[in-house]
Amino acid sequence: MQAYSEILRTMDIYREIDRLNPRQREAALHGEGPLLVLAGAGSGKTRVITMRTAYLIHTGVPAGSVLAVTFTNKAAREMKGRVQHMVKTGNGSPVISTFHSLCLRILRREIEVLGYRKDFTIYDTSEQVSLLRNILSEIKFYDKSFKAEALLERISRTKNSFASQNDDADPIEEASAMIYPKYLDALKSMNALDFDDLLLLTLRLFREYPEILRKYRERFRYLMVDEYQDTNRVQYDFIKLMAGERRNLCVVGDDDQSIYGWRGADIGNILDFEKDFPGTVTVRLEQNYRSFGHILNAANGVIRNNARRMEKSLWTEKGDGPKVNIFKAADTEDEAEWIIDRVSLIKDERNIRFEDVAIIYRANNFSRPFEEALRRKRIPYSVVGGTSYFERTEIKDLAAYLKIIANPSDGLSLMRAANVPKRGLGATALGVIADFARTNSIGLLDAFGGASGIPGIGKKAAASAEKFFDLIRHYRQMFDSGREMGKTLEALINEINYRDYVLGLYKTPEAAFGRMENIAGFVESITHYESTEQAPSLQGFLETVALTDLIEEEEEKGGRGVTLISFHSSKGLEFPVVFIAGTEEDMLPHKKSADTDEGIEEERRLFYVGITRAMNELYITYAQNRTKYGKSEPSFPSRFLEEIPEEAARKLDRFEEMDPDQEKAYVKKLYANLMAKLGD
DNA sequence: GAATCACGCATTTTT
DNA sequence: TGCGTGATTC
Repeated sequence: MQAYSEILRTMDIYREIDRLNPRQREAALHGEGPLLVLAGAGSGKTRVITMRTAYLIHTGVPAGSVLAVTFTNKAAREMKGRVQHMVKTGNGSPVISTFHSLCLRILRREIEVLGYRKDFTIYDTSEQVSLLRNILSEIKFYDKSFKAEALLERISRTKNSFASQNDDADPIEEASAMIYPKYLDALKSMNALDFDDLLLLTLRLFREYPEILRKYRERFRYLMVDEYQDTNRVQYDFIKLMAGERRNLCVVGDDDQSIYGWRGADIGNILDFEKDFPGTVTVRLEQNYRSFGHILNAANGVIRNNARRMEKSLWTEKGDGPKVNIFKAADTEDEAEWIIDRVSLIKDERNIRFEDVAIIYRANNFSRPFEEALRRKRIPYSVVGGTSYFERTEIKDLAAYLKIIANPSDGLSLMRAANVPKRGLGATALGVIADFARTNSIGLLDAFGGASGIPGIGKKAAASAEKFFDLIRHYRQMFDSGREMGKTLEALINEINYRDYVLGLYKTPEAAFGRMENIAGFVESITHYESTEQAPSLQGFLETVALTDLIEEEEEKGGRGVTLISFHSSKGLEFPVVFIAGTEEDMLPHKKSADTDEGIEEERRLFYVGITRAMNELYITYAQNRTKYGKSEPSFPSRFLEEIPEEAARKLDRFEEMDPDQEKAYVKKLYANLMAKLGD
């Protein structure tokens, strides 16, 4: 029985390999040594990585010695799903993981040699910001021209690129040089790591402890890295170390889609790969399975103008298809209305769903005119992106409790939890406790425990602090011993009257409804976690919270209607019909990126990414006047528009180039819309 | 501690 | 223009 299914799988593999195109096959069958797969947009790269993994294992490589690293959970999930189909599980399975969770796993095992405890906490961006704010106010850094976010960006860049701290006399630079060490100390003392630390400390571990590095090199003999063009300096060093002498390293990526330079991604990593790893086999995946020819010609024509890139050119067997449509709108509203009219027109004519349509723009605040127009026409839509989701106060509050329970050194979470709900511990009392803890070098939580012995603290506050200490200690035991984390969390929520507290924050119970849902959702997610994990732990749950977006799944399911999305967020997605809006100078290229050639080239890549999202139809629009900050100003077509080959595009006017039937339908539609508007 | 106001700022965001 | 922040006020 088992043998039979194995034969089937074997056949599956060969059948699948047979279905690859020659380039894909070359990549999938590559054995030892460095391999660079330059995977153009829509060229089936995930298929290739999956096939290569399956094939390696098929040829006798132990599954567990294959490591594939991605940037996003989504990519890892997808790859896992596909590999599971191809590979017999049981003899271990390949490790497919994001950079961050891989490093986290390593650090959980090894971090003690670096002077951290294993129960370290992970701070997300908002916690990093709070920490920085605390530091700023502590050292009485009253220059309000320094925003914590700006500092954080600088600090993160320093961490990720090993940039030296004070090259120039830029004021942010100076502030950063001053605050950076304090920030590092604070993290360390709280036994906490930020996102960057996960990678950085793993790298340090490998550098300083060769025997640990050796262990992981032995463990992972075949490495694959997805989206290699997005790696930063730290990730590059990490990969290089892991690959070691063996150099069984396969990197997959597309330099033309490198759009995260501003976050530290170094396009040089992929451009110099062949130099860094002599003997590299380079495979170009240029056949595109997504778009029609004219769309690809437009994309090729644009990206050709970049100097720093690996030569390649997308092609298809699908035929030319319709030309790329370029439309000049009068102003911001006109653009939005024209696009939305077009959406309903196309929907009726082509029998497509709203889900098949995306509107892509440079900056998130561009979604607004489209949202308004869509609402007017009662067309369903969903906006992708924006960072606001992460900031759900209720989840942060409850997570702070869990964090201080899991890691008693986590002073930041302690301070947050101590105040929510209010329990008579104001800024003064907390300050006194914190000072006391610091001067006597005892833990902050312990200082809470002995609050009544602290000079200068009120009786009530002291009692409250000690009660809080007991609460944390109690739940630490509960979470430690008990299996039932969901119930324990529920008990905690009840004990601190958290729901009442949140209810009290809003005028009406209706207004608080969403908040209640968040709380319920959080409890549900911990329950779900403990029921799916083999060895659930509070720490493990907190990792999930930190490293994966809890909302991800509902969002994917809930995302209905027309998609409104930024260029950046659109990478990796595809839509039958794509509108690219606001193709104007100062927006694309954005004026803040237009000073340098590097900046311009990254903007051009953005445009390229946008164009290559389209499968069947692509519309590119620009407006002659754009409303910015309430004022309408003349706007000019983007320089990138001229780079689209003339044969691949056509200029579209409202009625021109439509056949009479279409025009009739269009007018009918306009009429219907007018009626709908009157009906409002 | 809550409500109010004035001010400044406004690109992109995988973990 | 419109939002979030920080200061001011009761």
